[in-house]
Amino acid sequence: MAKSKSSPQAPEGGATEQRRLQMVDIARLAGVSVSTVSRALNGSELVNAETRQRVAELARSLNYSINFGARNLRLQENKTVAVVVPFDAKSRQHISDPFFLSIVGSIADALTDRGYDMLLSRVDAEHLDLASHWFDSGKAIGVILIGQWRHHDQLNEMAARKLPLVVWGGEMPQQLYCSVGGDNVLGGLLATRHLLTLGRKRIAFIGDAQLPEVWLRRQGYVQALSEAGLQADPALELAAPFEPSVATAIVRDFCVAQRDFDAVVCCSDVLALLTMQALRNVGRSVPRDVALVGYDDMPLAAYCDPPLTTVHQPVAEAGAELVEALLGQLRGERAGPRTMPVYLKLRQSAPDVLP
Amino acid sequence: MAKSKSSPQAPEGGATEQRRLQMVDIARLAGVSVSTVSRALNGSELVNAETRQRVAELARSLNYSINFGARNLRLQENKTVAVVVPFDAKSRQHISDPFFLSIVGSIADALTDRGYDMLLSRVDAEHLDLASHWFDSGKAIGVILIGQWRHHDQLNEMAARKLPLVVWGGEMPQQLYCSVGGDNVLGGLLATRHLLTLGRKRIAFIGDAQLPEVWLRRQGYVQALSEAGLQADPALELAAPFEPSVATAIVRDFCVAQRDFDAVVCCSDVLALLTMQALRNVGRSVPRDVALVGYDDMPLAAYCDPPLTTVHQPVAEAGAELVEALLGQLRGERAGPRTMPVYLKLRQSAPDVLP
DNA sequence: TACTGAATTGCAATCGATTGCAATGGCGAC
DNA sequence: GTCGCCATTGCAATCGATTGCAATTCAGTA
Repeated sequence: MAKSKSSPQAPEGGATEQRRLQMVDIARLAGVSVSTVSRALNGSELVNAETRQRVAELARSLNYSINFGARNLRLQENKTVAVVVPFDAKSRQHISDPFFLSIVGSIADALTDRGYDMLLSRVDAEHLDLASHWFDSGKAIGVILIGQWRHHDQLNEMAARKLPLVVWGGEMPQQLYCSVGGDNVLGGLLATRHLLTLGRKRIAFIGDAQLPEVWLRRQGYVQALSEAGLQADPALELAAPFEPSVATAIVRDFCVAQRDFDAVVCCSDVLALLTMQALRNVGRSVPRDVALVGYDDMPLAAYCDPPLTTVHQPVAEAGAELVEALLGQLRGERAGPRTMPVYLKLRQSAPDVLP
Repeated sequence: MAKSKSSPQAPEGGATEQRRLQMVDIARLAGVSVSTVSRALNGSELVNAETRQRVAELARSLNYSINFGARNLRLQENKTVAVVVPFDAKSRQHISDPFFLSIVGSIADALTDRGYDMLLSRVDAEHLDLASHWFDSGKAIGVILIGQWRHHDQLNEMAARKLPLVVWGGEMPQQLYCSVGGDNVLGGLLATRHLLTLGRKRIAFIGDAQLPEVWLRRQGYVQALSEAGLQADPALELAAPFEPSVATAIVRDFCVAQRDFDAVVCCSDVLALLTMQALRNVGRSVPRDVALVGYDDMPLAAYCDPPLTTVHQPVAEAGAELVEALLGQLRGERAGPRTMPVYLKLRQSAPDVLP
């Protein structure tokens, strides 16, 4: 304790340690009370217009900025939202899929636009419920979670505890929490239908169907197949995670062992790139031998060779949608899950007409 | 005002609005004073071991978690670091380069490991000095800025104002602030030397030399050329920004207009991908007609066709290094700029031996 | 001159924690 | 029996802001 408060406007010779300017300093310099400064800076009608002006100018000239910690404590108010990205603790891999990072960027934009701050952190994908910590400790007014991963149950529990929560992901049966996501069934459907119209019949599906989003995409896949009178062949389904360092070997082995397919639906653009490379390694050409559709439509999808036909996800809009859903919840609205449209972006890996 | 504080352990029939549990509640339930609860939860030796245990268990069973706002206010302490990503306000493009997003992820890891929180935000690349807001307002104890962009001067000013600041980027002459970055001169040197050993003599350089990092890489480029008795040809230098949406047309036009080169050094992997595509479009093959080296070594570099030879940047270590530099500064250490090693990752776009 | 009311301004309580210091109570020693 | 010491515990001030209410000033009016 007993820290010597050197007056900040007259920094002493020795220590240059600058105590941050506070209201009491402005008050002293302006010759008024702290109350008046507070009111002046908040534009209250209660203070004389001339005084208000003078205080405001003094504060600006001194580069004063308010202590938000104190303000929030007093006002019981907080404009911080926690954005939590799950990571795989077992493989000790951090999320590197550009899609998740893009979503984070999009949320950052949306929050900034609305005057909120964003607290970014990660959480073990097996313990999504730890994300509630940010709310419990008062550091954030709500939580946005990127992806459902394998723990739908934990998310339901969190929602039941009345944690303000929005999750990027698909809408599942028996879901208590608010999710926002692309239309995954439609995405799987569009991708698969397109490959079918190209005349392909043996269509592989790459992605971990334990994840809700992938599970939904697979439904679209199955539906498209059945529309064409076909059945899903388990031998053509590959459970590969999104993480490239883990998926690489899995995809490579699959392409070596399994050659009885002429098209692939991949559940991310990164998986699609991996698959293209694996196919090249076994001497199969895209799209001639194998037509290929990715998912997400990341910028890189346009710049690989051949450019990727892929399901476009509304990343730019996603941030705003997630944030609105959370703020709506905080206003007391009962926000149901939201599903956003997706469309197929045609490029060369599965072109409109085969060459 | 005058909000009726319903006691939280006995939620009333009507509103389920749960007031957050606070120390005074624990105190009442445990039959002790708030002071004792505070000390108990902080493991102070001053409270009876049995009391301490009882209070701790009560708090845990009630799922109490402390209000950090109040705690920080009292302790004058804050464990939040602002991470700021500049964006281009003119083109209204947000940062989408995977490299910057990876760095953010890496910093998030490093901060979490050390028990710090991360406030993520963006700032107009023309007004980097606005990033000081996070410190001035007390929301963060320091700022990590991703990239220097064109405003070395603003950064110097910020450092002069004693803002705790660390910047990812290159070390420039007359630099007052603390930077952490890869060895850009070495990177440019290694990339160019390698292309020279392949026998290439007309080596293009793609990247915006107004950016300090690119400027340094260009120095390495020039140095390697002069080692080989060559001079940089301005006609082979292309000032392309990192943002793919802007760079695409620039690179395409260059590859159409300029055919008198047999190798390229690109200042990011994304630029390298763009360049590969532009070269394909004009019928030139990589690496046969044009050997190509990228920069960053993002995961996607390994999965394109041909896989990218590129300068590996130490992303995983970068986060820890940036955070340590900032914390060091806060401890009062005079931290100079740090330069981290880079190396050339050989792949097929500029292989060890030409096929 | 005394009173009324409006316009300003300041005092002091408050937000939820931490902590120096005082108060309490039990115990052994003289 | 009294004193003093130690182990616990609680009181109250504090962090930097906000705001209800009281206090002050001053002009206008009776």
